[in-house]
Amino acid sequence: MLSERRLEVLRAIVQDYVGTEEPVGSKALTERHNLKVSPATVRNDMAALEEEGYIAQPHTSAGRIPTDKGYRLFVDKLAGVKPLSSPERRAIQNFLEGAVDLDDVVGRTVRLLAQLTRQVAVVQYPSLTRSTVRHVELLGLAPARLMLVLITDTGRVEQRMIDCPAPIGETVLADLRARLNSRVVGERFTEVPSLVQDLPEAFDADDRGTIQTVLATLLETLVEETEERLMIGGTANLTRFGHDFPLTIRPVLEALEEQVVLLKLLGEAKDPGMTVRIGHENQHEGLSSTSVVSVGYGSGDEAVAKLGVVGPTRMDYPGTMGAVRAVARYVGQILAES
Amino acid sequence: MLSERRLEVLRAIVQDYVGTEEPVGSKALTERHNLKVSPATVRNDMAALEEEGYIAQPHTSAGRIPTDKGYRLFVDKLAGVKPLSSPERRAIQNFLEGAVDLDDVVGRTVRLLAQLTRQVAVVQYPSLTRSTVRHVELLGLAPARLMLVLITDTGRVEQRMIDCPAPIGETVLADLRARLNSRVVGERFTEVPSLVQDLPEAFDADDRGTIQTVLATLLETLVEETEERLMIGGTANLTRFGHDFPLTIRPVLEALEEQVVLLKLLGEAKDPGMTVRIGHENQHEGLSSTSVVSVGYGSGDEAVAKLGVVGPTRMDYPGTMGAVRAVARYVGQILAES
DNA sequence: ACTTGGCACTCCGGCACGAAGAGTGCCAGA
DNA sequence: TCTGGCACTCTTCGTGCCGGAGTGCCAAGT
Repeated sequence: MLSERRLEVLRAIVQDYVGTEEPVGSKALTERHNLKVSPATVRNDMAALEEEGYIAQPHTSAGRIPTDKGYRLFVDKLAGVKPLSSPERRAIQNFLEGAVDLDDVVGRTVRLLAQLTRQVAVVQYPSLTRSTVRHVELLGLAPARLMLVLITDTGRVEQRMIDCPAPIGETVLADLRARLNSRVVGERFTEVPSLVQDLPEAFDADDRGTIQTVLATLLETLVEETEERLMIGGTANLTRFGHDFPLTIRPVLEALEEQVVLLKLLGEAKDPGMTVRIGHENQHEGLSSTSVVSVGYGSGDEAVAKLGVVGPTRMDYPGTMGAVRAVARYVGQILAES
Repeated sequence: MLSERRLEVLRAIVQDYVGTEEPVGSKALTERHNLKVSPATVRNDMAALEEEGYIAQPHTSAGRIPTDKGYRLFVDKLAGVKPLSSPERRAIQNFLEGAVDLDDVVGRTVRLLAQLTRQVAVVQYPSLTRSTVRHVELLGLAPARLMLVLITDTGRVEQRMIDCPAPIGETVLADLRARLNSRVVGERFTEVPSLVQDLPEAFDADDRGTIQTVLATLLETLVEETEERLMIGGTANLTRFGHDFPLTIRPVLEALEEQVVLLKLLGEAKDPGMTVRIGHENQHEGLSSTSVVSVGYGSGDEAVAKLGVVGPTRMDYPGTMGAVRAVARYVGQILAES
């Protein structure tokens, strides 16, 4: 077990390194933080911390830098979440309240988060797995051609064209529309399949083929919509990554272009609260020198999607976590209002 | 006027510099291209070209590199558009044909273009200014709440909620829907306002308020939709920009995040055919060391939107232009089919 | 009037060398 | 267990030097 002071030394190292981006030595530490011990003592502590794998030296006789394990300990035990100042909070709220539709909310959120954290922001569109159906509409565009429109409680609208196997009458269509809505409105997506399963039985055999097609399309839309989309922003902040950085930035940009990777990244974080993935804790190889801070957000009590930032492992964790948490909270509010 | 051989020298310089990224000297030139003159002669030509501002030296007694003006001449007079190989063409077609909807078409196009040119690709969604209305639908969701759905011939669907000043009957709604469609279907967006102007007169005074609201929303949707969206990809290719590049890449990433900038960039190119903007020809400051190759594409004879790539001024113009043109052509075909 | 070879000059890039600085490990003493 | 001191290690700069590549110009050749 590490003594209290050693933890304090680790904290100081992390803080200094985050600030200066340079390996930090024993002397500088005792000066900048008022540890009440001499450099020599700190050196002993550092040796112990290095032994345990919390810090490392880039080369012999250089200062120490935290390892992934060191950051992990820092985040778990040594650092809190730094709350935002109230002007910041007000700015967030004002900025988000100007949004006119869902796309706009997500767009503003991603810009806000990027600006606040000065890192790359990733915002997932509200997922539909937890969403409910607000309305289903069927339109006859032509005798054997329908349009299906699905409206969700998160404000998203999806539409699909349907080519029917046989023409369908207006009255039948109206009947179908009414029955469909009475069954599924207000229900969760996951419930819909079982709720509409026996619907064709209420209709003439002639129309069943068409109705099957319509239902199939509806279910398909629900499934497809669950494949979440996301928006990213603030990639210009990658240039602040490090001095070496063509090599660093490249794989990150590549990873960011692959939505699949990002979705997995956000999705893997099982904790309903905030999750911090540090360096190699990220599965994706290109992100092994980055950390991901993510959190769920939602309109009600449940999270409907996630948002987060991607930055260098050497980041200001308390500040970033504070910003991420605050933004998530306000976005949730905005979504609940609309 | 520059002699034939001097133009040849300029072409050789551009080609070599694009290949090697290093200033090119007289000796190397005579070796790699079989100019039938000695290095000394080439030196004289180079001095003349430099005098005219087509090439420059980074420092005294280094090789020459082309200036923006030099690239301009190269593109205008010295280089053609390099057609793609037929395997490439086939690959493009196959890749694009797999697309299932408009988003997918644009997404695939952007990835394709980025891969083909190894640069940053920008694809504008098909614009609606030239588009026509395929269908307008009105749904009564609640007594005083409607949904307007607009379907365009490019396959885009937009919807808006409408809160009516007064409840509206089903029959009136059906009447409105029918009249609206008979007037605007097949018409261009720009024509719609004048076509629906006198529509309220055909209805009872009680309903006119609501109908005005509906029409206003429709027109608003048309206008808003004309604000084009776009998709970008291949930002990881920015890492191949140059050795210096934190300074180069930063403003480019920033510019790419501002859709407004990009839209202006694409929009400014008035030429219906291919446009090449070289270095400082771009208005935006951050892009002064990049070139933009853009071209319109469309489903029929008319361009409905643009696509292009952003890369270093030192790029393979013939190849890039060939790829951009080919992709635009195939996307046009795909759009026409759907 | 061009073209060519020769020559002197310039400048960048790489390398070795040395000095300075920062940091470490370890040891002996408090 | 902490502290001060000391020797050692490594990186980082700055300097000086050299080779190579390229230029400009001039005088001679076609």
